[in-house]
Amino acid sequence: MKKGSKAAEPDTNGIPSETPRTDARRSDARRKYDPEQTKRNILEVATQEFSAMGLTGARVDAIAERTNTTKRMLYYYFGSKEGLYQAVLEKVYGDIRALEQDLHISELDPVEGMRALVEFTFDYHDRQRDFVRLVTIENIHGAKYVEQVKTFKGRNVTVIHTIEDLLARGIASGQFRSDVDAIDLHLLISSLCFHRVGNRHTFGTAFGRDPSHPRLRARHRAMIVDAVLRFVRKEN
Amino acid sequence: MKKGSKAAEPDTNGIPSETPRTDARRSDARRKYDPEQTKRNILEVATQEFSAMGLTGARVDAIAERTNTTKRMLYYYFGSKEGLYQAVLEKVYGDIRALEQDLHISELDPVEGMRALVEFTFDYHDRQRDFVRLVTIENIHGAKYVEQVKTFKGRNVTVIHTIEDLLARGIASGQFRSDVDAIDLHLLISSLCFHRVGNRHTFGTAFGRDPSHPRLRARHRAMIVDAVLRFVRKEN
Amino acid sequence: MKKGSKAAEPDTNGIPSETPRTDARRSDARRKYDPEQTKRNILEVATQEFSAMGLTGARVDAIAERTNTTKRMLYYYFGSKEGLYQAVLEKVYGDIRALEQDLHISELDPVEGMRALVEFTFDYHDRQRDFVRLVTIENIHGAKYVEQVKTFKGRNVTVIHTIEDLLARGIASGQFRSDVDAIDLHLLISSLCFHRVGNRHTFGTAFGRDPSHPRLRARHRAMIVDAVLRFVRKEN
Amino acid sequence: MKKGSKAAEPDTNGIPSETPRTDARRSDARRKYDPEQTKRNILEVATQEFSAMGLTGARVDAIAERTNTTKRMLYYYFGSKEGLYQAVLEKVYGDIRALEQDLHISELDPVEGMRALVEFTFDYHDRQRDFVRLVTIENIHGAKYVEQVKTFKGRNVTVIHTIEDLLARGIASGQFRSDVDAIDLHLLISSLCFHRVGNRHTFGTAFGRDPSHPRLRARHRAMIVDAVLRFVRKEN
DNA sequence: TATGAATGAGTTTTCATTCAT
DNA sequence: AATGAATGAAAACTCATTCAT
Repeated sequence: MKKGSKAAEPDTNGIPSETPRTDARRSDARRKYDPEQTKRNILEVATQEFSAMGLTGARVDAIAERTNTTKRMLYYYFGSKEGLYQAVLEKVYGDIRALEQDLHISELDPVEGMRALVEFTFDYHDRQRDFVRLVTIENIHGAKYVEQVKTFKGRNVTVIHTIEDLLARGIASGQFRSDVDAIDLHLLISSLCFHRVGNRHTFGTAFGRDPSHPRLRARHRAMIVDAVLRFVRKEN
Repeated sequence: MKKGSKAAEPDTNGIPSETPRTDARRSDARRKYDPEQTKRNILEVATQEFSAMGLTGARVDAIAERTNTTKRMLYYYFGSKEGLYQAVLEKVYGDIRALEQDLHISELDPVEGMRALVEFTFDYHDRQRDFVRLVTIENIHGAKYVEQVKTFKGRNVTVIHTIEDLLARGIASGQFRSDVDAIDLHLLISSLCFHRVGNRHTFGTAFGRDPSHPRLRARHRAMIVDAVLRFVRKEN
Repeated sequence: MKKGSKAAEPDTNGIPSETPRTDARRSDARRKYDPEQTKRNILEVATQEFSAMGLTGARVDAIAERTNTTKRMLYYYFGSKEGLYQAVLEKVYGDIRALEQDLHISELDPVEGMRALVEFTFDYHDRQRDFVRLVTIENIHGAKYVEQVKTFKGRNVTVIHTIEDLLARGIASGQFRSDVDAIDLHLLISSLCFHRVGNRHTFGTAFGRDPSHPRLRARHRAMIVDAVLRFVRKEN
Repeated sequence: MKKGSKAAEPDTNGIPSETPRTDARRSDARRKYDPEQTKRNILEVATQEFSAMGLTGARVDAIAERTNTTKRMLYYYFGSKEGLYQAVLEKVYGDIRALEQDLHISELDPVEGMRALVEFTFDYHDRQRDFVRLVTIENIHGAKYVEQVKTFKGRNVTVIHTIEDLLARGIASGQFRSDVDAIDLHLLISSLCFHRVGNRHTFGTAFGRDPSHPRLRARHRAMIVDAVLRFVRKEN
C-alpha cells in the first residue's frame, strides 16, 4: 500500500481550524472508541507538525507521540505520511471556505468592498500561519499534493469571482480603472498579505522587526489596503 | 516516496540553475588538487539540491554523487550537512550583493531610481529561483541558519539605505509622499517580487497560469512597478 | 573538523602532564627541520591523548592537531596509530627506569628499605597518571602491545630483585617473616598504589572523596606503608 | 587493527561470561514478542562486547549481530550506543547488590566477618571480570556514565555500613585497632581484589604468571585475607 | 478498533590512512 | 623533511512502515 487515498476520507468540510470540541456525538460522552474524534485529533497534531517542519522534516513518530493514539492508527486512517499530509492540506483549505462566507462583499460599495476583501485577506494570513506555511511547503514540493485537493481550485475561483465583481462595479461607478486583471490583482493582494507572514523569520532577522508585533501589524494592514486602493483607483 | 538520488530537480522548470559556472580555474584546467575548485563545485551542486529539496529533503549522498569529489570531502570542507547548507546560504546572499553594486541608483531621478530598483528586484527574484527557494526554506526553519550568516544583515542594511535615499530625494523634489517608512516599502516591494516566484506552483495550479511565462512576467513587472510608484507618489 | 580541541584532557585534574620537556637539541636552537624534536613533540601529545582516551578512543586527527606538525609526519615516523601507541608505551616505561636508579634501596635497613620502596611506588603512581592509565588501557587490550615493548620485562625483573633482596635481608635479620613470595608482595604493593589512582573516578563518584586530594593522599600513603609493613613483619 | 565483529572476546580467558543466563521467559519459550526477553538479550550481549572492547572499541553492529534481534531494536530500547552502555553499567552494578545481601556478615564474629567480607570481595572480582573491566573502562571515561546510574551510590553506602559495623564490633571486642577509617579500608580491600583481575594481563606478561590460575588464585586469596586482618588487628 | 514491538533500507557521520605537491 | 588534500570503508543513527497480539 502506498497511497491510501481511499483512506483519506472526505474530511470534516466546513469545520473551522479551531475545532475545539465539536462534540457532535453528545449522546454518549464516554465512548471508548471514537473514530471521528481520533481522526480529528491526529489531523490537528499533524497540521502543527507539518506546518512547523515541512513534509520531509515532519516525523511520523513525532506526530504519533503528541496524539492520543498510536502510530498505527495514523496509518490505519490515512494510509501513509503523504496521505496524512494531503488530508491536512484538505482540512486547511476547507477551513478557509467557511470564513469567506461571512463577508458579503457583494453588498458593499466597490471601494469599501475592496477594503473589506484586503482586510479579510490580511487578517486571514496574519492569523492562519499554518495555512501560510503549508502553502509555502507545497510550493517547495511543486504543488503536487495540493493539486489533488478537491476544494483547492474551487476556492480560488470564488475569490476571482469576488474580485471580478468588485472591479466591474468599481469601473461602472467610475471609481476604479478599467485595465486591471482580476487574477493579477488577486496575486498582488496575496503577495502583500502572504509575504510578511511566510517570510517573517528572515525579515525579523534582517531588520530586527517582528512583523507580527501588533503595532507593526496594524501599520502593515493600513499600508496594504492603501497600496491596493491606490492601485485600482482611477486617477483623475 | 523513495525519491532516491537521481531526482533533485522538481522545480527547475526548464530554466537552468542560475549559478554561474564560475570557471575560475584559469591557469591549469586539470589540476588534481584544487581546493577552491573543489569547494566551489560542492557548493554549486549543494545549492541546487538544497533549493530543490529543502534542508531535510536534501540528501548528502545525492549532492556528493553529482560532485567531482566524494562525500568525504563535503565533510572535510563543510563539517556537516547543516554546515554545507549554511555555506550555501552565505554564497547565495553574497551573490546578490555583487549585483546590487552595479545599479548606481543614487545617480537617477527619484522616480526613475525607484523604477530601477523595483525592476532590479523583480528581475533578480525572477531569475534567482534558488535564492527565493532558499529564503523560503530558511523561513520554514525559523531563519535559524541565516542568522549565523555574517553577510546577511549587512546586505539588508544596504537596501534600506538605498530606499531611504530615494525617498528623501523624492520628498525633497515633491514627487513622493512623506509618510512612507523605508523598511515597510522594502517589504512591500519584496512581497510583490517574491511571492509570484516563491508560490508560483500553487498559483499555477489554482489559476492555470504559469507566472514565469514571458508574457505574464512582463505584465507582472509593469504592474508591480506601477503599484509601487502609485504607492509612493504624492497625490495632487 | 568540528571535533576541535575540546578533547583529550578529561583527566589532567590540574596536574600537568608529567612528560618532562626533555629539550635535548641544545646544539642548534633554530634548525628548521629537527626530526628528533618533531618525534618528541608527537610522542608527548600522543601520550596525553592515548592516556586520556584509550587506544580506540584516541583520534589520530586530534593528536595531529595539537602537534607542531601534520598528520602525515605521524605516519612518517610511527607508521600507524598502533605504532604510535606502542612508541608511547615504550617511552613511558623507559621513563620509569631512570627514576628507579636513584633509590639505592639495597643500602638501607630492610624495614626502611621496604618503606622506601612502597613510598616510591606510591609516589610514582600518584604522579604518573599517564602511566597508570596506559597500563589500564593495555589490560583492556590484553597487554598485547606492551608485550612487544623491550624495556617492559626488564623493568619488572629489577623490581622483583629489589624485593627479593629486601625480603632476604629482612628474614636474615629476623624482622620479616619467611613465607612471603616476592612477586606476590610486588602484586600487593602495586595493587595498593595503583588502584586508588586508576579507579579514582569511580571511587570519587561513589564516596564523594577525591583520592588525589593532598590530605587523603598523605593518609593513603601512610596507610599503605603501614599495611605492607604489617604484612611482611614477623609477628612475635 | 580491523577487529571486526567476530572477535569481541579477547579477554574471556577460558572462563565463560559470568552473565547469568537469566532464562526468565518461563511461560512460553518461543514467544515472538517479548520485550523483556529482547532487552535482556541485548543487554547480555552488550555487556560482553563493552567489557571486551571498551565503549569506543565496541561496535553496535557487532552487538546486534550476536543478538536475536536487529540493530534497530537496540536503538528502540536504549536510544544510543551510550544509552546501551549505561544500561549495561546499571545492570552490572545491580547484579552485585543482589549477591551482597546473602552474606549476613553482621551475624558473624568481627574477625570472621572481616574474613568473609574479604573473601566475598575477592571471589566476586575474581569471577565477575566483566564487572571489573567495566569499572576500568568507566574510569577511562572519567566515570561520567556511572554517575548517572542511580543504583551506583546506594550500593557503595551499603558496603561502607557493613565495614563500619565490623570495625565497631571489632574495636568493642578488643580485636581491632581503633584508628581505621571505613572508606579507607574499603579502598584497601578493593585495591587488593581488583588489581590482580583488572591488570592480570600486564601482570602475566611481566612475570609469566597468570593470576587467574587456580593455584595462584588460592594463594592470593589467602594472602589478601591475611594482609587485611593483619592491618585491622590490634597489636598486642 | 487499537497497540506496542519489530524492521529493512536508508542517511549522516567518522576514521585511519594515502596521495600529489 | 614536510604538507594539505583526498579517500574508501565502516560506524552510528534514523525513518516510514508493518506485524503479532
